[in-house]
Amino acid sequence: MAADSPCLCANLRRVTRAVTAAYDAALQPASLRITQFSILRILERLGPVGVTRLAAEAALDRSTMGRNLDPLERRGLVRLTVNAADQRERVAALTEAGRAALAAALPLWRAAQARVETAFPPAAVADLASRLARLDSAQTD
Amino acid sequence: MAADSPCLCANLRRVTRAVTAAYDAALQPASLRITQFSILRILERLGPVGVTRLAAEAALDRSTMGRNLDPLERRGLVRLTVNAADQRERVAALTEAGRAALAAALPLWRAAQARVETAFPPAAVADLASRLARLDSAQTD
DNA sequence: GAGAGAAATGGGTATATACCCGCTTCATGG
DNA sequence: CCATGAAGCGGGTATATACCCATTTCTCTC
Repeated sequence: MAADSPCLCANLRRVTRAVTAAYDAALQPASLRITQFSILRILERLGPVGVTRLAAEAALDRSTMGRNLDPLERRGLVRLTVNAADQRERVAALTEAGRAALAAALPLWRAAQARVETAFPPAAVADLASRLARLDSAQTD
Repeated sequence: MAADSPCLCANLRRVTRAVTAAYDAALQPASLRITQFSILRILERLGPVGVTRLAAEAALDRSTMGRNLDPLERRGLVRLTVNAADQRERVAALTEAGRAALAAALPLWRAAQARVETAFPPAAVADLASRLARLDSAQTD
């Protein structure tokens, strides 16, 4: 019997840890992590939005998104308010400080992106992302 | 100016979350997560080994590995003992229960691996992993 | 053999992630 | 208008991850 192939998941996790560390290091002058930067970017794109929608947009669990918003709110980069028209919903929105942090981080992010792209072909990663749907159908089988 | 390309890191993290969830779900009957399974596998391969070496093998931070061993030790799958020849070192070793858990999980892992490989070409992921060294040199630049 | 420095680790802190459960609030059928 | 169910959310719990700092132990040099 052939040896088991190396664990695809372990490989992927290892790569992701390294890449995350590279982006986090690059963003450190802006006091942001790549996860936080990503959330701010989604907020910039969508405008004020409920936590559930925000989580769906990031493909994160709702409760994860709720918790990830905590440090951003604490630092005043995001404001969370109750939707007057539907008191169940908490709406997240960029503050001015949030926009400023995003602007400060953008060149740092671009540099990290460029550097990482020299090691990992962006097309290869984009291709993996495009196959996510396929994974879902395999799971439902 | 062209629109910024999608964040390579965000894409990678998203894929990794989904793949991790798939493996975790598959391993659930064995009450193991893919991270824990991976550690047990390394221990099986290396035999008793210090935490620092174990962390290096998994490309994890030392303190992360120390904490990841906690649930495994609590469940009796791994035993941690002080190295008599060097009292600084704590040696991690598979227990019989650990070997049994690994054996029970192996077919579940194989099934997950096979399923995920239908969505993500293993060669593509292996290729990413093989480029990790290149990322390191880019960082040191 | 004693002191300087290195190595192994743990603990504190912070974030990231997801599950389940329960609470509040809304919408809808009768 | 009220009961029922659905939707949005927070909190509890557990794991995963990494940084920094302190402590213990070892090693090596003089």
